Amino acid sequence: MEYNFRDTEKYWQKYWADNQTFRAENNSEKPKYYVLDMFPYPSGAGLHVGHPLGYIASDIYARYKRLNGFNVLHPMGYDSFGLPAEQYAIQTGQHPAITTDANIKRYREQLDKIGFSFNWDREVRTSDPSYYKWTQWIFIQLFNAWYNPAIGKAEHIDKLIQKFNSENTEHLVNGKSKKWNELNENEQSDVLMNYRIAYLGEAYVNWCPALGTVLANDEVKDGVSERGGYPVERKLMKQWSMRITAYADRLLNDLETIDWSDSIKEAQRNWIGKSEGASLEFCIQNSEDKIEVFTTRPDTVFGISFLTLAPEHELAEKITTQDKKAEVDAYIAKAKNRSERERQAEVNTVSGVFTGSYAIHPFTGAPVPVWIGDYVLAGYGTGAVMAVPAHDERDYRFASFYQLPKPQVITPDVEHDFSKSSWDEKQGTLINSSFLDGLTVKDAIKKCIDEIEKRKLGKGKINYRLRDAVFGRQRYWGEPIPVYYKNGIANAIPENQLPLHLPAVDKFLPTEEGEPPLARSEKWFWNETKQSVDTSGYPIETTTMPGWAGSSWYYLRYMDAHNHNVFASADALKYWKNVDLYIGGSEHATGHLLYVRFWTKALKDLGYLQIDEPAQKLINQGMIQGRSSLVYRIKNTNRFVSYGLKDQYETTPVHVDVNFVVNDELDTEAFKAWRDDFKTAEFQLEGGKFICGNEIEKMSKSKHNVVTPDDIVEKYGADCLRMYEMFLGPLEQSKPWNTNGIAGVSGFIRKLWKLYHSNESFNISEDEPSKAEWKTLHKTIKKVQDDIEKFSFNTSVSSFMICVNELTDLKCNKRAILEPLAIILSPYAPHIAEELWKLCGHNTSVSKAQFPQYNDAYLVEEDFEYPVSVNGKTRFKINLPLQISKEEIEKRVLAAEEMQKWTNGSNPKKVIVVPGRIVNVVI
RNA sequence: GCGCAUGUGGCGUAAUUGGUAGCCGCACCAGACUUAGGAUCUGGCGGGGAAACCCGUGGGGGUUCGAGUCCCUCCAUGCGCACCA
Repeated sequence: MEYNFRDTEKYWQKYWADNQTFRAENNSEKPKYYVLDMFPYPSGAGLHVGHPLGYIASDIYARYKRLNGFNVLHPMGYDSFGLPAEQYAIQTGQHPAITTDANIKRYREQLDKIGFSFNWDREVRTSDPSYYKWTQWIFIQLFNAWYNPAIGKAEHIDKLIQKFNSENTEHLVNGKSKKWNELNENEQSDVLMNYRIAYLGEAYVNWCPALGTVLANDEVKDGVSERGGYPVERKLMKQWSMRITAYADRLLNDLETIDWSDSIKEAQRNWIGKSEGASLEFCIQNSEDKIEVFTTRPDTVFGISFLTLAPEHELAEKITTQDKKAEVDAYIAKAKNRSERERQAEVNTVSGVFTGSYAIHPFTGAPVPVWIGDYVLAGYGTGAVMAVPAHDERDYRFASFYQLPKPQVITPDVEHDFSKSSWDEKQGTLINSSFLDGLTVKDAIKKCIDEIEKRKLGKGKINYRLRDAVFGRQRYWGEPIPVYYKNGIANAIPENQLPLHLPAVDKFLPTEEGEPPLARSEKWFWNETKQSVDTSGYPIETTTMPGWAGSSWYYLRYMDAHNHNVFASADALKYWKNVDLYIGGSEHATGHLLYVRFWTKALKDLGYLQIDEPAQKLINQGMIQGRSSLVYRIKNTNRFVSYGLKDQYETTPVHVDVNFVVNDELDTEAFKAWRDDFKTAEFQLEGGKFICGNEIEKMSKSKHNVVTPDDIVEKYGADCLRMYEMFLGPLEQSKPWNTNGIAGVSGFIRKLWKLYHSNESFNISEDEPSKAEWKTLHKTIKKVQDDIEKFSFNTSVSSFMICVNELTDLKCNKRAILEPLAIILSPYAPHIAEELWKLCGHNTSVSKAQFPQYNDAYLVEEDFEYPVSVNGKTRFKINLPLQISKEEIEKRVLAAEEMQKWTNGSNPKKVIVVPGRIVNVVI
């Protein structure tokens, strides 16, 4: 009886769904375990074999944990707001909700075929109003919160207002200092915006004209948008933002408490970019203004040659002298107009202009020329630097170009030619530096900060590269920001009126005035009397939230997905705590994974959570690349030559659909039928075959190398797909997909089935297994258990193969062996495991069984075949009992016949005996 | 430029964590059964050599009785950051 995977898999998938086999309970005596996958954006292209890789791994782990008595939360959902559905809507007029639903349906079908043990009753969709209601609610909590540095956490904004009221604090409003109770309502609101965690602020943002929206820093790669690859410009805009910078230090420090890969942690540290130094103020000659600079090298303060301001610096135009005005204006205008990409491309070209003004050196009183240069970034530090050309490469380049002096203040311990380059190392001895002379760099930094603080010229300071995250998008398909403007003051929509539904619009495009699509709705005003959206009243915010809003807290919603009163009940939050195992791609290193940590911390500060981190352990699965097949066409003909012959002709490679190729051999008939222009194709074979070339590249439609899980499941079954995906290699490694190898796993499944069958029917024996059979089973249990716990899924697949090979050789059909085998296999190949379990006579799911305990007693050996090395090289083997002493082993090895050839009768210098391992004889 | 990974047969990989390098598969070769084989089974399969043996984990060096594994150095590939003062 051949194994019929099609019917069997269908049967068990239905059984699991009907019986809610994998339902997780919020009230359970069992210990909890939370296994989460990064939920997908449901794109129109559907899943290819790369997508389920992480889901299969997490599913194996979830099933394994269930077998070990855990109450496992293993949910799935959809990150269903996003740009592609909206771009499609713009082109077709189709509402994004419709395309999104269709895509989700397709995803669900594809996922269901693979046999995942997801808790589908907890599914979430970020675009569902019952979900985004709570995304909006969280936004309001963050809007009503500020970060109190005194207690190192966020608290309600009322506490800050109280403080302002009681202390009647001074605030800088429109350049003037005023007392809190002298401020009008608008001014107070403006002041509070400087503190709120979700705030409306003016900042330089990444504006993408092609997408018609702003982008967060992590959505911009190499000066172009990550989605679509459109150019991005810098633009000063008033935008909703998230004060993630307030959490910079905690985001950095808490990395040490979580079990994430070094590369992700390193990427986050990099992105946060903490640097310690000092701020220093410079007075300007003939001006009341002061320039504040940030430096990590206060020790080089006596080496200052000039100051440089970013072109966007607020004083850049102000301090420019009359005679320089034209030149400076032109320079600033040019610098501002350059796109992000141009700016990055020109990193090594120096450009700048002198303002004509001089600052005063805070220690020496000497005049210091003030320049403007675009090598100084407006967004970092204060947008102004003290230039020390002798000890900073960038200043050195600038000084060389404009022939400015480069005073040296450090003598390096090694030879260094200052006429060729700067000495940037934090190493050497200070010279020409007044009170710092003779100190090492390290000591001088400390001493100088002390001195700066003592003289009140500035203070020690820590700066971060991390920017606040822009939170508004000028797009339709996202969560509406629940804010309306009453006389220009931002007010949150009352929480009990949420969700604020996305309004209907006629087109998904900006208005003629350039307002976001939401402004097209005539019914987009807040009526305070009616407490609802209306055609008149106070205007509602028209930008929507970015893609990362919904994904920054979805792991919490799964805990209590249908709660109408809170985002998740306190009980559910208390029981599930945080994610124990989180699996997803490393492309979210600095985006999602920072935001979700940030929101977790903020919600904790505000008293809603007990946890500091969303996920204790994180694994990044590798990318599965495509393996493209290529055929070679002789130039200007319709004649194709086999791979081995291509160098004899002038050919152009053509991508061919990988579905026409088996073991690199092309099905020429299928190829001819593929496209009209290949109908008349001729082939030059080698050895009677037409062989294709191949290339490893990204899996994509245009390369015709996409393999879908559906096709594999159809042909080989879900269990086979699951095992083969794991068999490909270590989970975290990127590797190419090659359907060829699947025959091995497919054969394994057939062989497994045969173990339980003889004479065409199910047949297992109740006899006591032999020693060898017990050994095979227990060695496999041990190995598979170790492997799963190390997330080394590829190696357990190979242990299963070894196990089945050995049991086949032993002709084993004993129940005592085959039943436990079905259990340990069930996380990997759940369908066939269920079927075999049922055939063994059980009427409950194998997922309710217990993972068998391995017994070392079965693994004990009496003898061991010792490899004997001579001078470190293995020369022969000798079988010895394991319980004999080291001395006895040495004696018997030296007496062995094969040994004489190497010792030549003389005594060896040394003999190393590692019992149970190896013997090494040194001659 | 800085940081993080990775480098083992024709290919995907494995190696008890310092102890027999190449497990398990794919591909390939030979054989059996068969009208047939993209089915199944048996055997072979790192390179050189009749063999004895020699060489071999990106290159070079080191530590060690013993190194794919540890240390130093260089090279290559991939990813991330990048004028961050």
